Amino acid sequence: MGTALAEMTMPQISPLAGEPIDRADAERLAGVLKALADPARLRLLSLIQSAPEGEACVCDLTAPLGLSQPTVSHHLRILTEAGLLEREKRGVWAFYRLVPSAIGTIADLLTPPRKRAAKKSPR
Amino acid sequence: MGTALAEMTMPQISPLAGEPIDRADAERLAGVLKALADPARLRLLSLIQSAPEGEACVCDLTAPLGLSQPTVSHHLRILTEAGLLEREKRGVWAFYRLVPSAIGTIADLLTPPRKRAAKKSPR
DNA sequence: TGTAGATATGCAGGCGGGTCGATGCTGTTG
DNA sequence: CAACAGCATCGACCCGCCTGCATATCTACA
Repeated sequence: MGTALAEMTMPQISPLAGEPIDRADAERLAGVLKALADPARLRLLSLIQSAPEGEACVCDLTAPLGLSQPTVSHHLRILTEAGLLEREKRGVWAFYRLVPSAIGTIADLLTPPRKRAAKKSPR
Repeated sequence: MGTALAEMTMPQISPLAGEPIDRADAERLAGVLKALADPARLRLLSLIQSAPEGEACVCDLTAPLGLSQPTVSHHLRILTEAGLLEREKRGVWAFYRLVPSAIGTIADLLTPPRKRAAKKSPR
C-alpha cells in the first residue's frame, strides 16, 4: 500500500538536484511535505520520538498538544498514511512510533548529492 | 531580515531530535515546510536550480509550469520570503536563484543524526 | 452479556491558500 | 515623450484542511 513515502524512496533522483522534476514527482514529494508542514504534526513526531520507548498512544498525546482526541487521531492518521509513523494496536491502545528512516529519506530527497558533481558552470 | 529560515538556522536544536519542540519552533519549521510543500514551488526550485546560470526570470518559468504569470510571481514570493530564493532585479527582469544552503539547512533541521553543539537558551 | 475506556469516523464550520484576470509600476526602446 | 514589455499587486473565487462535537467501533472486564 501507499504510505506515500514508500512510493518515492527508491524510485529515482533527488528532486532538487540535476534536471527539473516532472509534475508527478513534484506532486508526490509535495504530498509528503504537506504531512510534515503542520505545527501539530511536527510536535506529534517530536513527542513520540522523545517518548520513553520511542512510542506513544493517543491518550498520552492529547494533553501535551492541547487538541481534542479526534483531532489528534486525525493528525496521526495523516502522518501514518504519509509513511512517517507506524501504528501498532496493543489491547485498547494504539501505539505510534516513527518509521525508522522515514524522515531521513525526506532529508535525503531534499539534499542535493553531497558530491559536488553538478553541471553548474562557474560563471 | 526575516526570511523565516534565517530565523531558525542558528537558533536552537534539531526539532526532530532530543526533547520535544515547543509550539513556537514547531510553527516556524512548519512555516518553512509549507513553502516547500507545493508541487508548483518544488518545480520552480527545480527549474531554477537546473537553469543555465542557476538563475531564471519569471518569463522563463511561466511556460514550463503552465501557470499564469501572477501565480508564478506569487509562488516565487513565498519561496523568497521563506528564505529559499533570492531575487535580483536586472533591467526589466527579476532573476531568482537558490539561496546556497537553504534547503540543506532544512534537511539538517529534520535530520537527527549529526551532533551539532549548539546548546540553546543562554539567556 | 453489559458496561466502561480508548480510538476511529462522520459531519460541519471557518479559515487559509492556490489560481486567474485586471491593473499598476518601472525600466526599455523608438 | 510615447509605447511597450516584464513583474508585482489587488480583488475574487473556490477548494482543501484544521478543528471540535457527536457518534460508532472495538477491547477488556465484571
